[in-house]
This record gives sequence, structure tokens and C-alpha cells, in this order.
Amino acid sequence: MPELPEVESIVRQLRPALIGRTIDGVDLQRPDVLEGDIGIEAVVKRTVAQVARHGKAILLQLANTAAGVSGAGVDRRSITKSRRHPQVVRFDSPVWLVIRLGMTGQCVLAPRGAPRMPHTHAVLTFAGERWELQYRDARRFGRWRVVPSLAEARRAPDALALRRAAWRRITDVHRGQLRPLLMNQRILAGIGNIYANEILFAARLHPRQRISRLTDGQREALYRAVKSILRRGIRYGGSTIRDYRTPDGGSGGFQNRFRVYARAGRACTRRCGARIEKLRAARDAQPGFFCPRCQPLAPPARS
DNA sequence: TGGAATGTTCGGCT
DNA sequence: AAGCCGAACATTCC
Repeated sequence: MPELPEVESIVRQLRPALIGRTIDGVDLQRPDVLEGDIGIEAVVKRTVAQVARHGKAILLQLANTAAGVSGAGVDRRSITKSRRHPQVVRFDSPVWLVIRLGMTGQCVLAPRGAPRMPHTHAVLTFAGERWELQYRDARRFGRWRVVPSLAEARRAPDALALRRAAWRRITDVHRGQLRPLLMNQRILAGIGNIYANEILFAARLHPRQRISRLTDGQREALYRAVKSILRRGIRYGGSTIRDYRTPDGGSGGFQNRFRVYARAGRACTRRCGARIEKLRAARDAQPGFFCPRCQPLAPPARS
């Protein structure tokens, strides 16, 4: 799936297009794309106030179009999907549309009414605009959710906005292997397999090293590698392996700069003489990639 | 040709 | 807390 740098690239394109626009229609062709208790009608006639990102999620803040008009009729829309947990959304308070892209989700800006490509599950149209936002997702692992607050979406710190205090808490609390830890969205939000591998190479740490066994210097190196690799991914517009596209249809460029990801058997780019190895943890886990010489499990022997 | 793999996430289990 | 497993799904690859 799109990881943090890909989602950030998408958000940067969506932001200028969407901010200030008013949603005048939504076509949810596949209702099971929407999860949670609030129905999709809650987004209609609202204006996009913010386009943001947390981890791998796209966040659209949707305000009442008449916001600012004091006490504008308390149009309470009772918009509920669930009988058991009915949600009443006040129209005069904002909601957030949270979009998680799963493995293959795409947000595409297309001419309004344009033919829809296969796997288009939802479309947002905007008042007076000649384009629309089409949401496609072949594998359908992605989800939309309408929420009154972002508290739930922000359980783990965003990897790019990570502060040292939060990193210290992570390194104090956890003791597991580095690669699964970096990819655990409940611990740190935004990193998937590609960037986890590239980060560990940059920090010269073995994917199976335990975080509890890192020296202070290694913890700092890892913290810096998280920031620098993610920023680098963003600078190159993310990685297009197969499905990732920006809203205007563009591709990323970071896939040409991988140092370890998908490079098993090829020479280490540090010219250390070793070849990149593939690491298969569990039967179903995604493979890790690392340089056995630059990323030793045990500290290199002193000569 | 079918099975495996895939840029993910969740819940359940130990 | 950590790690393993299976499930949701469609397409591509070997």
C-alpha cells in the first residue's frame, strides 16, 4: 500500500484542489467501502476546511458550509448506519472523512462525469467544479470512515512528526524486533515494508535486532533514519511499484533509489562487497531485505 | 494452470 | 508485550 511518503504526496496534490470546495454529491457505489457508524450523507454540503495526513491515512476536515454564520439553524442530521450505535451528527460541527488506501487505493481527480475506470467505488463531486474525486481500489482493502473527532485515528505518533520524547517512550516500552516494530501502526504510524527496510539500512541495523538491545547511539541513529528516509521518499514523490499513482496520474521516483528493498542478490550500494539478502520471517510475513555486512545482528568484531 | 505473492490491517490466540 | 495465524480481496507472476 501507499506508505507515508506516497500518502503525503497525494495529500499535497489534493490540498490545493480541495480546500474551500463544497461537496455537492457523493456516489458510494460500493457501500462496504464505508466503515463506522456515520453514513456517507454526512459529508454532503460541507466544505473542505483541511486536507491532512496521519500515518497512512488521508484526513479531510469538512466544515458546515455556513460556518461562521452564528447559530445557523441547528440542522441536526441524524445520520446513522447502525441501529445499535446510532450517531447523531450536528451539522454545525465539523466531521472528518478518513481515507485509508489499503493496498491498492487511489484518489484520482478526473473530469466531472468522466467514465469511471474499473474498481471505482466512490465519487465526490464539488459545487461548481468541472472535476470530481474518484476513489478506486482493486483489492478493496481500503476504507472510508466519517468521524466526529480524530482521537481514534491518532492513537500512534506519526512517524514523520515523531518527537524525541515519543521515540524514547517507544524504545523504553518495547523490546521486539526492529522491522515489525517499525511497521506496527499501533506503535508508529506511517511506515510499511519498503520504508522499514530502507530505514534499517540507513541506520545500519539488522531487521531482527531487538529494540531493547540498541545502544543510545543506535536509538538516535534509528530516529534520524526514520525522518531522513521518509523525507527522501517524499522528495522523490513516493515509490511506484505497481498501483501507486498521484491524483493527477503521476508516478513516484523513489523506486529507482531503493538500496535494499527488492534488491536481493544484488551488490550492496555501499560497495562493502556483500550482496543484499532476503529475509523471510513467518510463512505469510512480507520479506525483509538487508545487507548482511552493513547491518550485522551482532556488533562487528573489533580488529 | 494454479498457487503464490503482494507497498495492509484487524482480531484472535498463545 | 510479542509473535503467529487467518481473513478481507483482485491482479500479476512464475
